[in-house]
Amino acid sequence: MRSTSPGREWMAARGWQPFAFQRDVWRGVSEGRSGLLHATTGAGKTYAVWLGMLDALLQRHPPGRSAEPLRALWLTPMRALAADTTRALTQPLQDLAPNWTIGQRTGDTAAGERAKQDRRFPTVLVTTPESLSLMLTRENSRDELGAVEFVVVDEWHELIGSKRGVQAQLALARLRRFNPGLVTWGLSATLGNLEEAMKVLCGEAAQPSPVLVRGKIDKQLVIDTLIPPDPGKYSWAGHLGKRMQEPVVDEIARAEGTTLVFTNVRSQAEIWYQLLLEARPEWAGQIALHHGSLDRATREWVELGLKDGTLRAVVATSSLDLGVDFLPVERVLQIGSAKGVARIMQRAGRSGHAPGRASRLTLVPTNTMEIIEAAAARCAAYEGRIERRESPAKPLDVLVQHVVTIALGGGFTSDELFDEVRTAWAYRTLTREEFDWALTFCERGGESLAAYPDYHRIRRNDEGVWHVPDRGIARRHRMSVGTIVSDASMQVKYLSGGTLGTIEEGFIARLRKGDCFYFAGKLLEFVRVQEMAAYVRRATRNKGTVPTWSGSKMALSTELGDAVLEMMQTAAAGRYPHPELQAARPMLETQARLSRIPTPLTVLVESLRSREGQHLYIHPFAGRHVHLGLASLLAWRLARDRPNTFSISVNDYGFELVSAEPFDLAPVRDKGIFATGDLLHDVLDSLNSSELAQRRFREIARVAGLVFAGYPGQPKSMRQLQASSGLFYEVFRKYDRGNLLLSQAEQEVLSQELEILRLRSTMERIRERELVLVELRHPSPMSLPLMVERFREKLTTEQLSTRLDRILRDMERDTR
DNA sequence: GACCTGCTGCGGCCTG
Repeated sequence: MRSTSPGREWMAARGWQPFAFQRDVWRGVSEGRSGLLHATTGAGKTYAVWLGMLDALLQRHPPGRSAEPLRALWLTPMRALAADTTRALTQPLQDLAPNWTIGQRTGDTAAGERAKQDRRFPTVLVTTPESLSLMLTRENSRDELGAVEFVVVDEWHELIGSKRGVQAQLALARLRRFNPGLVTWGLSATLGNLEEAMKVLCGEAAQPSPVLVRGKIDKQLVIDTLIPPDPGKYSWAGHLGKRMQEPVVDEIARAEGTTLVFTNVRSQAEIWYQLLLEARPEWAGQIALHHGSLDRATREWVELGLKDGTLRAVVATSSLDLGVDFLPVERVLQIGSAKGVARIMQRAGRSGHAPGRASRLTLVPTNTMEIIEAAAARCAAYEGRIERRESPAKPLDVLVQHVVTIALGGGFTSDELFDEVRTAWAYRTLTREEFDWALTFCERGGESLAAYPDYHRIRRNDEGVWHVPDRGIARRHRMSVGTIVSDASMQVKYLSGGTLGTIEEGFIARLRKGDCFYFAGKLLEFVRVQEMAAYVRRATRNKGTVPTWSGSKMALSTELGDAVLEMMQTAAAGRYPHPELQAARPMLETQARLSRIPTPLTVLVESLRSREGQHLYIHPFAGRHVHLGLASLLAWRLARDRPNTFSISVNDYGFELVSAEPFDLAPVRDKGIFATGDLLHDVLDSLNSSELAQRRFREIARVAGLVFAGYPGQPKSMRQLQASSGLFYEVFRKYDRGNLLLSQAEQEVLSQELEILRLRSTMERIRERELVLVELRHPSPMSLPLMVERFREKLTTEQLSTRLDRILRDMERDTR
């Protein structure tokens, strides 16, 4: 018989003392319990789970001569991590179980290796959620995956909040059906709701009950702020932070090792890369750029440079948030608001990646409010006020995809699959009606698509087993597995050959021949578009624009917003205990003089008359999504009482309403306008909610398999994809009102784009607090940025007649 | 007291 703990001996042989959390994990695993391991850093986490698993597996299946089936899966959210992980896991496996094999399977896996795996899977497989789903589409998936006893999900905090995480939940439910004794472990960074994250991963009904292990590694965290040289004159608005060019350059020059410079968006990364080069041309070749639109080869080159420590600085977006642990990173700078406490800690963790070294993050504010926010962010991070991440609630598009996946992967009977799906956390409240709807939708495309065979994806045979009868459908399904939907973009290529990366079609469409733009850190001249690629050459001129990519809009988190308000309170009380507050003091004092400083106990409402008309400013500090919803709602309610047209402007701290006509402030003063009754109805009416929902629906149509994005190498253009998803949206609205994918689109708009729950609680807070109404004579420091960033967005209450006109026109068009 | 925003991630065929 083998010793009880080869894993521990393996560690001991290397002189490694196990951490307390590693022992906790091993105990849990040996008892056959699932769990979640939360720890801040590196290899300790990986080995804790891996050695425990190996011990348990070797107990059950002592190494012998014969090959083992696939016993363990290791899921990572990134291909690059899969490669690193495989490397890390290999050594212990070879030492402890020489006849076991380990492999990696992602989209990168070479054809030869893939074919080999198809004949026989290795004992341990490192893969992604998407590749796991693909494995579930294989006819004999039960044979191939039925012997899996362990699953580890790395970086679970990255997946839990997204449909990718839901897809992983469904796949895990499937594996548990194959093997009820499956043991699942998650590895997670800091999260505000770890207990819940564990339940989402392990399933609510997990037996024996899962264990949450908190790895306590004393990692010192240092957060400080780069304060502008003349803070009293620092700009009140703006997000680029160009004025911090010299201070940032000085910081980089002073640092011993590599500095990571994080920006929030890709265009800003391009701009900052240029700013650094402009200040220090001699740094060419020593600094680099990294973001999600750059060519993969370029990115890999940069990552290599980071590992080797050969680069002085890298300007990056969240593309470097995850992934490889870059030892030589000395300093991390964050330009502009980090938006959330968890993000701050994540980014700080990129530095000092060695035992005993502190993680240090330096915040670089781009306007005066962000100086205050920096102090608030530090306090919140030190107090561990971390944001929660919630699993999406029963997204039916993901379910529809999964139903087809399982129909392909050996088939299912409805009762069984219903029970199985309900064990996944996201679908724990799924009703039989909803499930049956999804089934029918897969069977014949719902009410409206019955005439189109392409949407008759599954069929029930005489034994009641659902399967996919058509090979073409099967192929297209396998090609569209996954929940990541990206906008169509074009490759950027040199005329002479060589790919630089991708830019969205929209930006390219605005360029004319000869226009110059910065991309991938180079100044390029646009030549022509040909076969879905934009051709460029190096520009000879020296001025260009910077492409902007359209992405989703990050909002300030509740935790960080509250922390900023508390910081304002301190200032309102005349105390300036932080260097940041000192720096912002002139602005705060001006705010106090012209208006009032907002606090957690009050709601500051400012009104101003100008040539433009009447302005109303409210500062709830609830993030831009909530502010947009609230502003639209208020405009709508004000205009309902008296027809009026408002312009709206929002940022993360507050919002502005402007109208040419004066309006009655009484409903604001008496807070009647913040009533939460009928909130849902009013919000939907106040926004162009159907357009928002239609945009959402594009993603849903792709995930649910209604829209096929084209074969690899010949993608369809954005316009084609938009047109087809728009068509489905219209068809469903007209002929299939009960289509649950439509309501899902509306729900997603409400929960994700408007953060309806947060909106409601913000309104309740406003009603509870003392409302301070100030008549401004000049724009205050807090209102000015809103005035500056004014959206063009307008909300009109139409006269009844025009509305009638439009309804009649629509009716005509629809009946044509 | 003028003032540039908009992230990340995966996967895949046809062919004899």
